[in-house]
Amino acid sequence: MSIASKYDPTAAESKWYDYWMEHKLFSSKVDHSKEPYTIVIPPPNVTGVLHMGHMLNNTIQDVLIRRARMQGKNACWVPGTDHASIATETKVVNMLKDQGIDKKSLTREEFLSHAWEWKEKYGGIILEQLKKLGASCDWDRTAFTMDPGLSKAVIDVFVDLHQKGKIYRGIRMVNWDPQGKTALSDDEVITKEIQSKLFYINYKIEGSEDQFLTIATTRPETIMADSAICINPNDPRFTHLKGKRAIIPLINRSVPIVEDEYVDMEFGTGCLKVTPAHDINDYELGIKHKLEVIDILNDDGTLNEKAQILVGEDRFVARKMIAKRLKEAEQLEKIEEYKSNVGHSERTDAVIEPKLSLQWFLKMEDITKPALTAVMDDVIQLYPPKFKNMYRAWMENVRDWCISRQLWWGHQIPAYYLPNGEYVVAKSKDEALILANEKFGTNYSESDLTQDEDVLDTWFSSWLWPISVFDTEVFSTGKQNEELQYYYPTNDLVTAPEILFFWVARMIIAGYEYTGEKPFKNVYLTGIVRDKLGRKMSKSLGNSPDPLELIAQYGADGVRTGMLFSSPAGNDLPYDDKLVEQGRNFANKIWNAFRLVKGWEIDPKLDGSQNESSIAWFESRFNQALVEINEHFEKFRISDALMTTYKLIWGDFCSWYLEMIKPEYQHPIDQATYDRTVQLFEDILRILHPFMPFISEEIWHLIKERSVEESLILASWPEEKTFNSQIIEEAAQVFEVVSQVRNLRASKGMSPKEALDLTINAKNEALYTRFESVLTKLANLSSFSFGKAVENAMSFVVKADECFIPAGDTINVEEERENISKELEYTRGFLNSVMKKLSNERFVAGAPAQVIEMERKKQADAEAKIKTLEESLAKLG
RNA sequence: GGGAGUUUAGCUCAGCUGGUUCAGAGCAUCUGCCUUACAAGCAGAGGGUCGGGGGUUCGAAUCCCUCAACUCCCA
Repeated sequence: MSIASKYDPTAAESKWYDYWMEHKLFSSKVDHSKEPYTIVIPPPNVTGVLHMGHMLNNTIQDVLIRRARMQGKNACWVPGTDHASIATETKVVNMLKDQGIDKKSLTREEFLSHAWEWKEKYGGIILEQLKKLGASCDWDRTAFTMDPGLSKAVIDVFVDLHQKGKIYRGIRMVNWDPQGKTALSDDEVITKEIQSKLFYINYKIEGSEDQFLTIATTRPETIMADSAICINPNDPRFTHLKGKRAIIPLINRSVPIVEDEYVDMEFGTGCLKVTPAHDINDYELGIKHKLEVIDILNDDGTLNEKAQILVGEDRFVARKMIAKRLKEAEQLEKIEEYKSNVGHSERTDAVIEPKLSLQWFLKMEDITKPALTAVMDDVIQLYPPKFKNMYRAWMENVRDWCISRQLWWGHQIPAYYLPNGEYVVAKSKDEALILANEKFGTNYSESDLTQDEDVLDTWFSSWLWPISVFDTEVFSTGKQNEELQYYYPTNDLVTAPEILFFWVARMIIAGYEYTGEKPFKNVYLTGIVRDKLGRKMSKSLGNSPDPLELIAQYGADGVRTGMLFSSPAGNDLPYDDKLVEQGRNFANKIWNAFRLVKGWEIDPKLDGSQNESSIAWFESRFNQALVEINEHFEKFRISDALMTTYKLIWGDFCSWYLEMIKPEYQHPIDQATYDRTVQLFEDILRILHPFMPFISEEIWHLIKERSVEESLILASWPEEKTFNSQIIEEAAQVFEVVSQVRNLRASKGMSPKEALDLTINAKNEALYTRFESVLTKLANLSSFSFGKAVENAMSFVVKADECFIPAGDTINVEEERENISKELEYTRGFLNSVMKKLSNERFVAGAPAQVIEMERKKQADAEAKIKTLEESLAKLG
């Protein structure tokens, strides 16, 4: 059989993914004889496309789930998508706009039918993409946050929390997106530094003709909404203004001058205009000083009648015009360039307008308490733990959650308004009608009820995700079904730190509220994938590679490992094509190791005893590495687990082990060595599988024909066996001799093909004897012997063993002497520092016995080495 | 303005409660090799006052103080 020297992932990847799917190997069913291991996917936006962040995130989840599956657990990875109300609605609105349809011209039902159509068309794309990555989700469980069951759960929860008195309606200053015409949570607002202008405006002091005060503002168009001027009571410049009133320019309305230490005396002129309707800080000042609230803006950002002037103009147009009019009225002192931080809508990029509006809120104060405790007490572990502090800070200062959104796509709020101005909250219109008539003793009919137009915040459905994917009834019945009892709490959650608060924290809250249990044990927070310049990868910057193209080019295995090479938990991943290239090369390396082994002919008559120590060494090395790998996994150090695996395979297995046992070209190998090598290869494939599922499964089946049940995906994770660390150390010493011989050749410009004689003055000859055949082969020796000294030879020292290679005529005595002298000098210096420590009484008294013992050993080793070196030097004459 | 974090080789990062193999890994770089598993490779080599300064200690990359730079979160 001839096998290509370059591994081609394309065919193997689709073949094995189909195979796993066809035989339902990702499927998980309740099975009480097995320990469940559960991950729920952070549901990507239903109409989203795969980006690099998803790739990293889902690779980690797949690694965890595949390893758990191999450990014999009932591994269940639940996939699904999020309806993502704002993002999806924006996309649908834009799509309709492209078709010449204005959302405003549609009824809610018409719009929603367009939205569903869109969802059906594009909704599955991202999940299909995940399959290309190798994600071993139980696809039969695919859920969507607007599935009937999950939607019912959302409504049940709203009604329940309302009944518990935790949901209320209130006027609040919200972040208003005048373009999307919706309120946004603080987290959906992106602050950008904007070059803007600071306008210095003169306000007349009431009752005087020539006295002015000057305020500095970036928003002159809001002066018509001013309800006061505020000064700092400690500001000596303005004592004369206390108790007076000022006149708003252009509209000539009089407002009080109030005092508050909130005013920064350093900023602007030290006078602040107070506009409670259009600034959050001013709003709070307004409450404190009982000021009038004058809202001069319409929902779309244009000025209304209360502005008195420029009615109907857009806020930004109005800004320019006001400035112009102020100038004409000679009340504009000056304009300065100014950099300010302005909130923008994450979705529409419109400048956020602080706006007072009637919204639905969830009281957070009590409901968050168990969620805070759980993380603080490590009932739920965050990886890396540094996020605990952030979590606490947020949970302790949490504000009530504004859960209403002025959108259509999502779960419509189950509140029904009545003709008498009251409202009721109920799971359906029928129930609402009964409730209303009971409550108010009325006799309304269905047509009298109007449901709230708004929908719920997307997170108000996804906070139920770890529960609702298993059980949609528990929210109303309080009784957990079998699935929920078995799979919940889930084990690990893998997500981005940016949604720690609006998703992770809220899932914990909902978990305790509705199951009395945590939703997951561990939260692994990935980093943000950035480009080489450190910028976040984003569509708008166009700096993100297309994940599917990457997979096509480097293979899913290559991309998976590439992403994991450099992404410890919580650290950003500076993406570079070099990484996936390294991943691809790794796959190719493994492929070629397989080609080598597969190509060997077996001669049953051959004796393989010379390979026994090599096999014993690698077995020990493997188990040593396995312990490390398991430890890394337990601590969620996925990159480290991969790196240990990588080095074990590339370095120990390929560079050393295979070279050690490799028969000469076109010579056969003995049966015993071959069999053990194949077994070792299989062990390697097992630990490789979570990282590189495709190539490992491919080779697994090429090694020999296997049934479905014998597939690698279902194979067992290797058991940790005790290992012999002595043989590992001894081999390391032999390897060091090999390296030194190679180094000597290289530095003397000799060909690697030139065989050399080696004599070692060894303290422990058995060590070398054990690996003699290896030493001879890898260092390319023509002879190997033990002996005290060799005349006219080049030498080097490994540990305290001196090694000699006769140099014939080529020896350069001067050079040799210099080399040895250098090493001697260094070793003497080293010994000196050790002696210094040991002769320090306080060190000997203070340090633990173990440390002192170690220093003594260093001393002995150094002394032996110095002796050897001195002898060699003497021999050179 | 408040809070958190980071700073170790050219790059990305390990270094747990101060003391072995403590200055490491991978990548990149340099040198020599197309040695029939692999040039997507092999062999070898170089490279860091552990951000600056001060302190605690017999001993500090590790603990404390201070300064600096960067990042993030909240306002």
